Parts: sequence; C-alpha cells; structure tokens
Amino acid sequence: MTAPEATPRKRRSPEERRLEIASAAARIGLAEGLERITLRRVAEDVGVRPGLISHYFPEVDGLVATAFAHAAETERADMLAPDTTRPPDERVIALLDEVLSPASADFSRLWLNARIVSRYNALLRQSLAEQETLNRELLTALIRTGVETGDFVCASPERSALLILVLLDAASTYANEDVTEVTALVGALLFETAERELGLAPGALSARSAHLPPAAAPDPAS
Amino acid sequence: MTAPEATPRKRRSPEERRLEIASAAARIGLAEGLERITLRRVAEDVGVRPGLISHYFPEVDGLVATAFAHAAETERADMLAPDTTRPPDERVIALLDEVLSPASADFSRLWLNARIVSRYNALLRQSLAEQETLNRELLTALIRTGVETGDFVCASPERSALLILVLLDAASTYANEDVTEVTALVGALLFETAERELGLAPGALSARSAHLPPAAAPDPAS
DNA sequence: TCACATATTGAGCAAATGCCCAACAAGACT
DNA sequence: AGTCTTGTTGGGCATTTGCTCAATATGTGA
Repeated sequence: MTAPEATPRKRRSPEERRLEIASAAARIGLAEGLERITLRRVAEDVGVRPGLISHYFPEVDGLVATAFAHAAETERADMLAPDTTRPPDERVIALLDEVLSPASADFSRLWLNARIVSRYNALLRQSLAEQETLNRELLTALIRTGVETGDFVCASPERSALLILVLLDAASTYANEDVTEVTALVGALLFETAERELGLAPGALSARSAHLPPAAAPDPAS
Repeated sequence: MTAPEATPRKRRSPEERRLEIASAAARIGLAEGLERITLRRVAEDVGVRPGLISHYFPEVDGLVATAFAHAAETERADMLAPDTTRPPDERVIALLDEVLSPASADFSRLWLNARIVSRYNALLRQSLAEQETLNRELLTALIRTGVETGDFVCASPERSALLILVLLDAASTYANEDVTEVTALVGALLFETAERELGLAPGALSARSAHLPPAAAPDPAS
C-alpha cells in the first residue's frame, strides 16, 4: 500500500539539518517517550536515511540529550521567559496555571522520563541538570523582581523557587492517569504554598487563577 | 577466567521457582531499573537458563509487572502495615521519615520508573494502579484510626491520604541527585502539610521526626 | 559548463532481546 | 530399582538496535 516513496535526495546546510533532526527527536520524545528516539525512527520522521542521523549525532545518547534540551528550552520560552511587560504576580499565576493545565502533560512526562533515562545516559544527566538550573534561575529572578517591585515579600528567592518547582513536579507526576483529582488537590496546595512563600495573602494568587482549583476557600476556622 | 560454572541442574516446585524469579527481577528493577529486567539477566541472577524464565513468565511484560508488585508489597509491608501496637501519630511520623530517608531512594526511583515504563506495558500499568490504590487505602485507614482515637481531626481521610502520598512522591522525585536540599525543603513542607491535614498543631509531628528537617521553626510573624 | 567539496545514501555487521520447542534428566512414586 | 511426570536445558530464529564506511550525487563556485 504505502509505497517506499523514494524522495529525491535533498541537501541542507549542516546547522539546518542538525536542528531539523533535534526537533524531530524532541517531538518523538515528547509524544512517545525518550526510549522511542532511535536512529531509524528519527530518520523516518525527517525523511532521511538512518546513517545521516549517526553522521550528525555520532551516538544516540547525545541525540537524546539534545532532544530533551530542545524540548525543555521550548517549554521554558513559553513559561519562564523574562517578560518585563507583565507584573510578577501575574507571571507566577500564569506559570502555575500553565503547568497544571493538561496541555503541558507531555512536558511533565518528559521531565520524569528524563530523570529515569538519565540513569543510563550521562549526557542526558548533564543536560537535565543544566535545564533544571536554568529554570530555577529564571524563577528565582522572577521572584527577585517581585521583591524589588514590592509585590512579593520573600527572604530567600532561591529557596522559594526550588520549593515551587518541586511542587510543580509533584503536580505533574501523575501526568499519565486521570489527573483531575490530583491536580485539584496539589494545585490548591501549590497556590497556597506559593502565596505563603511570596508573602502574599491567602487567595492572592489562586483567586485569579484561570485554571483555578475548585473551591480554594481558605477556612482557618475549623 | 570465569568458568561457565555448569551448576548441576536443580529442580524446584513451581511456586517456589516463580517466587525466586519474581524476587530476582524485583531486585534488579530496584537496583538498576525496570529496563534491566531481561530474560537473560534474570536467568543469570537465578542461576538458571533463560528459557526457564520464559516458561514461568510467557511475556517479559508480565515479569516486570510482577517484579514491581513484589517490590511495592515489600515496601508497603515496611511502611504501611496495619499495626495496632503503635499510636497513629507515631506511625505517620515513621512513614514520613522512612520515605525521606536516603535508604528508600531505590523504592522512590522504582515508582517513578514504573510510571514511565507503564506507558509501554499494560500489565505494569495495571499493577501500578493496584499498588497505588492499596497504599492509599492503607494510609486512609491509618488516618481514620487516628480520627477515631481522637489523635487526628480530619474531614476527608481519603483526600488527605492522597495529598500526603503525592507529596511523598514529590520529595523523592529527585532521588537521583544530591537530595539533601530538596529533601529538607519538601520534608518541611510535607510535615507541615500533614500536620494541617490531620488537624495537628504545627510541630506536632516534625518535632518528633528522627530524620527531622533542620530548623522547622514555624514563624508566622514575618 | 564543469569540477569539486561534502551532504547523503546503501549495505551490512555485531550485539542484544523476546520467544519457541524438542530433547533431557531430577526426583517422586510404585 | 524402574518408571513417569514435568521442571529444565540447549539451540536456534526473528527483530531491533547502534554504528561503520565506501560509494553516490547535490549544489555551489570557478
């Protein structure tokens, strides 16, 4: 049925091709898992012969690491890009909402996946550490900005950034299953914790959450 | 150097052999990852030919699922076994301490690992869901007991159990890296959250934690 | 228009994995 | 001791994977 479809050989600049391969690999890793990034699978997606993939990435481990980095950068550009046009609190809300949204389930899974695979892949391990650091630095910077503008009150932005990032991970650990229940629960805790860490009144963030967890009614009186 | 070491053929009862294989697979999965559970690898550990593994587990997926279940049951027996001899609060503290301890890093990793691999392994997916449910039920029961004895005040034990379990996952997500910082941070949040969920005074649990996070000084006044 | 640098292919090797099955022998039973 | 059930082996086949390398042809520059 499906003819082998021998496309006429197409020649590209090394940089262009490298990027094309990395993108394809990132797409596969994101949609199907990092384990599915194989020479032949990527080659097929790019419309090229497996040998060419090896030519640009002498070892698959490097390709996987690059693919992860590529995806992580894409995600970061979406969620943590320095953006001076919006107030810090609004940016924090957007970040939390984004990660809690089902739309980012693939990215959440990818991070988990990377943590597991990095056990056997030193390059990926390094890439993971770098991306983690970058995210933490950007969130720290965002919190610092908020402190400077007077929006936040926070003794240790690095500490708070880490705590929030870990909780974001937690919220997405169950990215496989019916997330609704877990998301709602952890989402509430996440907003609550963020508010506390950033010196905000309860509800200051969660009340303006688009994705807002059902009834985040803080009820201190039992 | 290493002679093939042809051990004299040893015959066992099916149940015994099955358990032996499952244990070996669990050990491998725990120490090196579920991806390392292969017919030949397990056979080598058991001291048997690969064909025999196939005989007891017609498909590797089933063996992996069984191995995970085996490990999860072992862990549960250690941390969540019904135990009427100790008061509920003490048992909760022991649970949190246990998971935060570096000694349980392998188990934490295994759960993450299972979540990832279950994407390609339907049997493992089912096993994972079962083990999750069992853990949640046991923790729910523990909280219920605490409510009955008057130790805890908790509107929804199921809800609280889930939240605590998710946070435990979060604490161990970074089981690969230098956990110290993350563990301390999330550990503090974990105890704090548990205390809130169970209607306890701040510090009621954390103050008695053996593994206790450094300075869990609740400081409501900024 | 033609040559040339090099991006790309085609073919293949070695290793690892899952799975199958006929033959073998350990140990229980008579 | 001999028999017979069945746990166990040995060998092998089909796939998939990473990687190599000489040969090919594309598109640029002379």
